[in-house]
Amino acid sequence: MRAELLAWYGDCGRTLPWRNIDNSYAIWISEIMLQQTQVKTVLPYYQRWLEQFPTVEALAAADQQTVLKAWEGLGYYARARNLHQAAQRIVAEHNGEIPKDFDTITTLPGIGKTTAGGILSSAFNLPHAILDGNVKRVLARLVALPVPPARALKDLWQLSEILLDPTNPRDFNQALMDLGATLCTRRNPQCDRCPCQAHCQAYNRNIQSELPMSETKGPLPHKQIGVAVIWNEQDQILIDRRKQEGLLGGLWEFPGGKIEPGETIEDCIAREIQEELGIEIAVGDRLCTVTHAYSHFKVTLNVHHCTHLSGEPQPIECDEVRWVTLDTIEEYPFPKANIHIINALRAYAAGQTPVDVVETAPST
DNA sequence: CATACGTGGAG
DNA sequence: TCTCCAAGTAT
Repeated sequence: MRAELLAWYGDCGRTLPWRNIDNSYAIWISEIMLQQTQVKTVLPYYQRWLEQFPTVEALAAADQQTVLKAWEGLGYYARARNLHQAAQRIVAEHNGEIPKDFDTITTLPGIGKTTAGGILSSAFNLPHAILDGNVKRVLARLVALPVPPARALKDLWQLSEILLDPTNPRDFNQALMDLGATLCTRRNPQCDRCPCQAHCQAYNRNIQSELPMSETKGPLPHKQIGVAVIWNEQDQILIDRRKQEGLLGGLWEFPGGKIEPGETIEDCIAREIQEELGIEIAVGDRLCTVTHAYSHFKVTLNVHHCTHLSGEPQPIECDEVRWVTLDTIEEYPFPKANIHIINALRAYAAGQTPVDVVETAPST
C-alpha cells in the first residue's frame, strides 16, 4: 500500500508553501497554525508571519502583543502564546535550533505527539508517525473502525506507526494527509480515485460514507453578555486586556459580563463594570448586538454606549486597562466578536445608524 | 478519560 | 438556519 500511496502522492499531492523547504522554523510555524485549522485559512497568515518573524530569533525577540496581533483572527490563541514561549526556549536552550529529538521537542509548549511527528518527519525526514484529523479518518476507513476514532486512539497510533514508510517518512506522512484532505474526505469520498481502494475495508463493505463514526454532542449553551463601550470626556474608549490563562487569553476586549437571571442589560453592565474595573458609569443607548459561536458555547453580546462618571479604572479581573481612541484601537489584538463591535463603532462615528451583527441566529 | 480552547466553511 | 468539524494540545 505504501508504494501505491507514494506514487499517487507524486502525481496528485498538493503544492504547499511549507512543503519541500529547508526551514524547520517555517515548518514548525505551519504545523502549529494548521492545528484544527484548514489549509486555506492558514495560507495568508503563514505568509505574513514569515515576513514579520522570519527567524526563531525574531519571534523570540518580539513582544507578546505583536505576536497576538499577527495571530488575530486565527483562533485558539494559546497556540500563539505557546509559539512565542517555545521560540524563547529554543533560542535560550537549543542555540536557536529546532530540536530533532522527539522527547525534547515535545517538552516545548504547543507541540504534542502529532505535531512533533509532523515536524520531525517533514523537516528532517525522521521516522515518526502522525495522527491528525485526516489520518484518523483515512485509517478509520481503512480498517472499518467500528467505534469513533477518539475511542481507539491507541490502535490508530499503532496503525499509523506500522504503516509508516521507514525509508521515506516525510512523503508518506504528507501523502496520508493529502489523501484525507483531497479524496478521503468526510463527505463524498472519491474512492474511485483512491490509491488505497483495494486495501480499504470501508470501501469493500461500501460503508465509507458511514465512517468514521462520530460522537454525539448536545447543543451548545448560549450565554447573554452585557458589554460596555465606556467613553470619557476626551472621547476615548476603555478597553481591557484579558488574563493570560483561558479563553482569548492576552487579547483585548470591551469590558462586560454575564447577565444574571432577572437582571436587565443595563443593570448587568453597571454591575460588571463596578466589579471588574471599580468605576461608576451611566449606561446609555445600545450600540449593537453581536451573536458569536465559540467551540463550546455561544454568546450574545448586548453592547451599550456608556459614560464614565467617577473612579480610576482598576485591572481587578484583567491584566491591564487602557483608554484608547478609535484611531489607535487597531494596534491591539481583539477577538473576532469584538472586531464586530469596533466596526459598529466606526459606523457610529461616521454617523450611521446602529447595526446588529448576527453571525449565528440566537437559538433562544 | 473528558473538557476547554476560535474561527470559517460546507452542506 | 444549524450542525459538523478542520494538520490538536493542555489539563
